[in-house]
Amino acid sequence: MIVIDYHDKRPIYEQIIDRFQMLILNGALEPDTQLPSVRSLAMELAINANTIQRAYSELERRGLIYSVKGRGNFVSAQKDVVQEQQELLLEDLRAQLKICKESGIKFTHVLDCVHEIFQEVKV
Amino acid sequence: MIVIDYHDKRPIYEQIIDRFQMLILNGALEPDTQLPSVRSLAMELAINANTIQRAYSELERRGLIYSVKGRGNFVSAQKDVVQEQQELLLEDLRAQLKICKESGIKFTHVLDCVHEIFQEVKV
DNA sequence: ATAAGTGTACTAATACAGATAGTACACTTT
DNA sequence: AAAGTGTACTATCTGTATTAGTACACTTAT
Repeated sequence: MIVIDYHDKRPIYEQIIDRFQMLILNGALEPDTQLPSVRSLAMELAINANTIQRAYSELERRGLIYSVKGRGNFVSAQKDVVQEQQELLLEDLRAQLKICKESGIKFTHVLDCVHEIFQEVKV
Repeated sequence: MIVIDYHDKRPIYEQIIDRFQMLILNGALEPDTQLPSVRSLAMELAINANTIQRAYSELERRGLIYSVKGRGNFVSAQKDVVQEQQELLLEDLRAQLKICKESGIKFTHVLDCVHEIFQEVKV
């Protein structure tokens, strides 16, 4: 479910955050699903438990999961939270689009990218 | 021409790189235009000359500028280099688009963003 | 020829963030 | 009672960003 890419320059805890967020936002992890425990996931990934703890804390701060002492971490029952996080992702997309535009990239080239990724066939 | 944003978490040299690259890619800085000297720009921005040097080195590595000992740094006379760097920016865009897609964001929402940034009116 | 301005290459030192390691405590489940 | 869970805390190591200072080679202008 979770894989660490050591060629990725981003910190490990950030990779874990992003991966779980993705699984929650697209519905792969349904509300109240239990996440792997801090210690077991740390063991599985061969990293320190504090790193997992840090990732889970951030996911909880975003309202994507909730934690119960002694029991574990679980996916939140949300809806507005999902929309809120998706809107943040769209903000990042807008930033990148601005960079492309200000770097003289043509509108059509950007549009081609969008269609390429979303595999929508232009008729 | 160059402004440092200390609220930006990215390193200073990276901000300088991106800013100059943008000016070169969109044609604001024409080929053979002389860039500010390492020392003068460092003085102007109140930062260390090595930081400017690092930024210029990276820009030269990308083929966007060339340097002449004792004279200064100048914008490259290129064309394929510009396309190459723009393609790298489009790669970043694709990555962000994938994140959006895999996070369950609808195609139409993404398309709205693109039109919003590029101000192309949908008829 | 000299001085000033330029790029370039080092080394040393500081500061901060990411990550590890270890410990301890409170809680829940079995 | 034992095992598994979250949580909090401190200490330490490492890499990177940045500053600071120095030195050298080159070009331009005087």
